[in-house]
Amino acid sequence: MYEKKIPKSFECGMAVLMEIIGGKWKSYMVFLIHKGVRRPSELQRAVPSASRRVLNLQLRELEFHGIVKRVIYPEAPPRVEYFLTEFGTSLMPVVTAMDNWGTGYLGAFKALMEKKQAPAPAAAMQ
Amino acid sequence: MYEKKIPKSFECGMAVLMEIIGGKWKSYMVFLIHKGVRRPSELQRAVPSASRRVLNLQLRELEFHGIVKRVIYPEAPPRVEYFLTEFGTSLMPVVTAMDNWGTGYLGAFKALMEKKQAPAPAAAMQ
DNA sequence: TCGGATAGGGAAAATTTTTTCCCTGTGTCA
DNA sequence: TGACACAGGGAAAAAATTTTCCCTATCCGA
Repeated sequence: MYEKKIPKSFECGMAVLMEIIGGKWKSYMVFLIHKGVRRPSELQRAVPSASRRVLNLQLRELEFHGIVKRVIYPEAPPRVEYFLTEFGTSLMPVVTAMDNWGTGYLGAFKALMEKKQAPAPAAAMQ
Repeated sequence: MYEKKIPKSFECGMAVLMEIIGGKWKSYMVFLIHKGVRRPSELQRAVPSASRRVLNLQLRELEFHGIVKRVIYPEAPPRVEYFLTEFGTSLMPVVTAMDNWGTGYLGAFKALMEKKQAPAPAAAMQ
């Protein structure tokens, strides 16, 4: 993948979880696969802002950790599907809790971001 | 902080949560502060592998998002303490769920990591 | 036969995050 | 007075992650 120069320490579970679903699009893909989006091309269309390359890389990492299973159908135009493993499914409550919390904060968060973007609104108007 | 060139999209709650506690040490600091480790120097001693600089930066971001409150005591040698806000406390169940899941996987995870480190054990022995 | 869909890898560039190094101050203890 | 504790910032380097670009191969339909 890439040889790390700074060794990571995995003393707390957080660090482990982050290693597994901390990638930019990983948790979203776990979501999508759970929802039934299985084929690589479908996933790519579902996350158009992600580069095709990284989706592949991160799917492979999820597979490496046993979160998803990659099934190759020996068909004419090659077909591949990803499925959550039982282990991967055990992640769903966690991922769902994370998403719910984030969604709850979403409104305030966006307001905060806009305030950050426009730091001096007083003089800007009229 | 740093001007991003690639705009982030926060359509799903996951992305929001990641923005807030996705930093390398952020979730751990939320933990520690919740446990009662309050002062910057204490936090730095608790996470010696993190650079002092990043801990400060990430604490400020947590403060910016309203997760922690920074209290400065106007004392002789300056003293600062961080506290979880009520909002920050609402993160605890999520962070705890994340940590628990990761801890449950820890054993298998370490085994996997070691296997990755030593890819060809057969020829190496004797 | 050409174009597009399928699936994917390699290399290098760009971007983002984290670290390292050096700097400011005040106060306490020896 | 010198060393160390406290708290922290700026700049640049290093590290890590993600994107971009180009490549292979097969099959289907026009």
